[in-house]
Parts: sequence; C-alpha cells; structure tokens
Amino acid sequence: MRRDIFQAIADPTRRAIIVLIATQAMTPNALAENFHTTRQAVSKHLRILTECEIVKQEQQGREIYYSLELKKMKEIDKWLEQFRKMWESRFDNLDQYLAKIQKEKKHGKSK
Amino acid sequence: MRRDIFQAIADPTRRAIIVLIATQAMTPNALAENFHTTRQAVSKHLRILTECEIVKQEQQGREIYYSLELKKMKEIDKWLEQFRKMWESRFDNLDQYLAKIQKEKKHGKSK
DNA sequence: TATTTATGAAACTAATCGGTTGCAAATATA
DNA sequence: TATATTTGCAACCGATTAGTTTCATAAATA
Repeated sequence: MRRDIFQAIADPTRRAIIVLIATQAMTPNALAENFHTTRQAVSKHLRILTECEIVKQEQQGREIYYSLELKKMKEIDKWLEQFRKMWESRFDNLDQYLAKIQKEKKHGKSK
Repeated sequence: MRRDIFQAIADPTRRAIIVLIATQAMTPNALAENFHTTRQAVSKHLRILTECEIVKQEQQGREIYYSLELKKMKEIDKWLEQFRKMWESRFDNLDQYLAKIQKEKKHGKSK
C-alpha cells in the first residue's frame, strides 16, 4: 500500500491513537475504548500506522502493546523545517530591524 | 466540507503547491505547469487549500495570485510540539550520552 | 480439554477523493 | 465590438477510504 506519514496523520482517529500511545504503550482493546468505533476499525488504523512505521508492536502473551515510533514524527517536523525558517526569519528580521532603528535613533547613524 | 489542515497536506500535489507558493505568489496557470494534471485539478486543490485558509488570494486583473498563509503551517507545528518535547528529551540525551562516552574513551574518564 | 479472551484478516458498503471534460463569467486585447 | 485568456464550477468516473460484520488463530483460564 502506497501510504506515507502525511496520509497516516490525515485521519483524526489515527492522530488520537498516536497521542494516546505517545506516553504509554496500549493494546488495541484498550485503545478502542477511547473511540466510538469497533475494535476492528482501530485494528485497521494500527495496521496502517504499522505499515508507515509510526508505531511498533510488542507482544506479551496474547496481548500486543503498541507504542509510538518517535523518529517518524520527526519526518513531519523535517518537512515543516523549510517553513519554520520562514516564519522565524520574518519575525526575527522584524525584531532586528526594530532594534536597529532604535539604536540609530539613540546613537545617530552608525553602520 | 469537513476538511482540516492535516487532510489538506495529505495529498502530495497539495504539498508541492504549498512549497511552490511559499517563496512567491503564483497563479493557477503557472502552478499547473509544474504538474502532470489539468489546470482544473490544480484549481480544485487551491479551492481546498483556500477553504483550510492555508493559502490566500490576491486578484490582479483577471489573474489570481495565490500565496501561503504561513501561520496555518504553524498549526501543524503546534500539534507536533507535544512530540518534539519527547524526542528532544530522549534523543538529545542519547546524543549527549554518546558524545560523553566517546570523549571518555579518547581522553580517559574526565567529567 | 473446553471455553473465554485478544487479536488480525477477509469481504462487503457507503462516502469521499482526485482526476477529467465541458461550460460560464470576467478581464484583457485585437 | 469581437476574440482570446484566465479562472472557477458542475457533472461525471474510477479508485480509495473508513467503517462494518464475520471468521480464524493463538493464548489464557476454567
């Protein structure tokens, strides 16, 4: 299946699952209790998240604990990087500009 | 239409559009030249991006220039925040630990 | 061993998605 | 004014999506 992490986090239920397992590993049954869907639906979401390597499994007897693969979240962050530079540079430049003209006002024009 | 920013960025063409207009405003026609789809398909993507307020329009005669609404990108960043805290505390600590033991290997145990 | 529990997978369905073609409206140009 | 250009919108279509129900398997428990 041709799924990437951006499609994976497009679904609100999957985002909620991601948030839930971020702090502690959970079983499909425990996860399903948090949603108004069947356990099987949650299982399908977990399948997709597993395919994208966003979650990892750890079997314990007949239970399977799912937990978050944090480094995959970093991939989204990496894509955002290019825009972060922009919004940071815009405001930073404004700050610098304001600081500059304020300095010039005080001390007279000096490079 | 029940669309949010996460669904908006799920489509690769829309992500490419976002990147293209991030640096300079562009018309639908100019944008369409960058993809193997019709202008109308690009127009539909722009409609979705507009509904999500990810892009803003500026009419100039019969042309419409689309540009990025940077602050919407920040919303994704905001969601990522909760995970960033985690990976920074985990991986940065790991990096520091690795750097530390490497240093100790070279120079002998020194703080 | 028989039963219950936890899980994934298959088959099906209604809704949505991304694309197309065709058209209408508005603006620029001949 | 007649024509060309730029654009958005509607209607349609095949593929995908998220959900359901049903079933099979494996592990725990009675």
